[in-house]
Amino acid sequence: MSRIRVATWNVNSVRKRLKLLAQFASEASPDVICLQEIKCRDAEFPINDIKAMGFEHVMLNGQKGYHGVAVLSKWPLSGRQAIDFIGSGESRHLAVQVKTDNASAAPLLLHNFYVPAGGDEADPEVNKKFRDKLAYFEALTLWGKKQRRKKAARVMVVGDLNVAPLEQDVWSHKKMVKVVSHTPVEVELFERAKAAGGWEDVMRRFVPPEEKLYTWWSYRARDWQKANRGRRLDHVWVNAALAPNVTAVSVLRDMRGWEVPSDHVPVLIDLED
DNA sequence: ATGGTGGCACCGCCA
Repeated sequence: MSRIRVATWNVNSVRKRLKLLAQFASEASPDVICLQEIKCRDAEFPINDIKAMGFEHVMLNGQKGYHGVAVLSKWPLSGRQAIDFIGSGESRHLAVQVKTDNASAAPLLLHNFYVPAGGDEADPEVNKKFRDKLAYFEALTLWGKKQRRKKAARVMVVGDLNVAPLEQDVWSHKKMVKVVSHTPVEVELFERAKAAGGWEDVMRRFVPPEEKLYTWWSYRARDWQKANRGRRLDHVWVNAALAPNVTAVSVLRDMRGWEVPSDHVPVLIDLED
């Protein structure tokens, strides 16, 4: 039995964030980091810098300039899988199995997602990006139904899902209800996908839904902290087999104020393995 | 009511 700490973070260019990543790794000591928006091809990934931070095991699903996801780990990784859920050709998913030192524990599977942001116009008729986003959640619903049958494995879904589902996941429900990320149609599909997989929204086990909780603050504010117009776009879902192992979840809000920040901050998940 | 910033592309696209 040992403790394992998993992190999920939309890094908004891994190459621009190397110093911040090193500082984060040193201060929070995650064993596994799921990154989104690495914004580079696999061949451009700064693998040596990452290894120097203590992450010997790296799996990538990169893409030139946009999107791209990666998993960095101190434990060996296997079972790499990268699904193109809507056939867009974009790198938005990467699944791995983490081989910890507890040989008798059920397999630990991580699914790292970067869901399409959806553009500005919340109308699938005129906005293809929004249409793609809705299609992505439809695909996650079908996929979730199959995942639900895998009762033997401990499964975690993490990443930037680009939806703030609850009223307290946005700074103003009233002002945000027509803004992409918090519209009823997105929230409905998000909740349907979550229910289909039988996933628990484990962030909200530790911070009740009545309390504000954000993981993202726009770059476009004069003072992000003062305005505090955040959204909870990053999520951690666990299946029933993994749920009892989760001992803590926390959002590293302070990192939004570090030098050269991402607009997202990491979420940490502590597990008893 | 509008535009505000940031990253990568390569001088527009995406968030």
